[in-house]
Amino acid sequence: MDEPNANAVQSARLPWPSAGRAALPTGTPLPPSACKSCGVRHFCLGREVDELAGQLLDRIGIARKRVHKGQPLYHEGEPFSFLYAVYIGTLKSSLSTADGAEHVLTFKMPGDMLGFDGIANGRYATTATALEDTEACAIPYERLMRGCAESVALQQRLTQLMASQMVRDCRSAKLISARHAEHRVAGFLLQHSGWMEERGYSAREFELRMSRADIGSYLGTSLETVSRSLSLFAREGFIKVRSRRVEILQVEGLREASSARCH
Amino acid sequence: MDEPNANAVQSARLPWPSAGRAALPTGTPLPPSACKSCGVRHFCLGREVDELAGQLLDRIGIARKRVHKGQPLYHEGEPFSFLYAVYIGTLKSSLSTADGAEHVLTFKMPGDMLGFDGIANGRYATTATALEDTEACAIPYERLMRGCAESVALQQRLTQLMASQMVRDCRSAKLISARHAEHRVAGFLLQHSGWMEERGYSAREFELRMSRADIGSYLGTSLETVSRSLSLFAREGFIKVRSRRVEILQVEGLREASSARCH
DNA sequence: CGGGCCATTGAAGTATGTCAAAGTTTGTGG
DNA sequence: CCACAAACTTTGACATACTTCAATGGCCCG
Repeated sequence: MDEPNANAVQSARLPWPSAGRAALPTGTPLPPSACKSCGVRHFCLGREVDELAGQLLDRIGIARKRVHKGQPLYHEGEPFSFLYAVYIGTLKSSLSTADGAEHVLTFKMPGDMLGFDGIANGRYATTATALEDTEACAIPYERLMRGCAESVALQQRLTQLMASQMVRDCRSAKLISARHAEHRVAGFLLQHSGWMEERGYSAREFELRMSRADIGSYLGTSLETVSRSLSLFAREGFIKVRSRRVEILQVEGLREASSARCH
Repeated sequence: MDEPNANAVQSARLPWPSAGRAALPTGTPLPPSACKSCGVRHFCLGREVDELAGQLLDRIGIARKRVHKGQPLYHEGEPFSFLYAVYIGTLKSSLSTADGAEHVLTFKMPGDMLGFDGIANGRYATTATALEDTEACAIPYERLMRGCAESVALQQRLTQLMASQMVRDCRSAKLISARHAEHRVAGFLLQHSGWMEERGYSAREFELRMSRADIGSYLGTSLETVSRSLSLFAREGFIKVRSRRVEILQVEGLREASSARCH
């Protein structure tokens, strides 16, 4: 492991020793107080934490890591050391199936945290792959835990973030279990639109970063069915599609399509 | 919620005041050290925690709550105060859908913890309903947090439990996204068999506590398809089914059926 | 400019949802 | 403890939705 970051990152206060290998992440160390003014802190650890927790975030030694499109941020089975927070870009998290294929579990956008699954057994249970050139903050877990031991606020924020992810996973599970593929695709568009809006982008018009195959895998249907559903919604005038560019024309139409119990 | 965070350091050993309403659960209080010798502690908070954490568990004021078959343990939208740990029995957790129906998200068995989703917004995001007469330990969250502030071991155990649930949710999501209902039903049987085995019951023969409709909702298919798949597996000699009683005769058959890419 | 990846669309056979009815099990009250 | 009602399960039939295979065309990157 390379270690030259150590001096730069650790601030004035009692620096923690970087115990063992990989205690500090590789990549560009964050400048002090970076979390406090981060554009996506609202979704991340840095939200509304008190003075102490803010200082701890600086001492933890978070580093920004770049991942090129198609490259993994971490891989299923790999030893777990870091949680990640997406700073810019998009990733998919996936699980490999018995027959060697890949199953997409979820998509991660700026502000989302990922890697929690690694806490359970000390190894990542999933693979995270960049869907476009992406930057993520690597948060060394051991050191984060030491910070949590010193700050109740930080600890509670972490717990709350994990719980928030669980809530979103619940919604996702509901979406995926819709009976008809058409409902799932409509639901996916609405979900994505909501994610964009939460992050300050347009809810009406956006570029999907994932392939039809990824969407199909996520929704438990074939890529052809995804494509056909999109074409159908376009024909009905609910959306406009051109490859990955989507424009929503009638949210209500999609909403009905996502839950219609019709015939 | 009620009381501004009474900042840690409540000079150890004495019982915490029960701040505000509902700080302590109703139900039968656990005797001291109950967690330490609990039959399902391996899955729960009480596993391998140190002496201090053990004492904290006693001070937190956990109470055993009984829920009759069909009754809710908590309900979507209800204010969150307690995490629960299943002591005996089975529950389903569900989300209500736009059209007033119910979507089953997961099943909870002895040792499983539930209610984490309430941490995110201070309200439960799901409903938990007993599938048979059930007993669960109600863990007051505010007080648990105070315990976590005093014991890093307890805090880390909680974090690990949440992470474990996330890992299981991932597997569940993969199962639910299988293309063919038959794969999903086979996967469900294997999953259930595994859950039984983990808990020391027979992996080969068990009684399902949930209805075909619940299974269908969970798997995103109709109850008729669940029934037909089970009948099919029985005809192929993989299992024996009589109403909710299931005996597994050929695990390998099921395993193939759960992931077969055949025609 | 060409090659590879991705998206769209068609056709055909299969899987699944829905409706319907009959058979079981479970729970309740006499 | 029995009888009856309600809830649940199984099975059939049919229309529809979906997967798969296949072919075509568009788009992006080097």
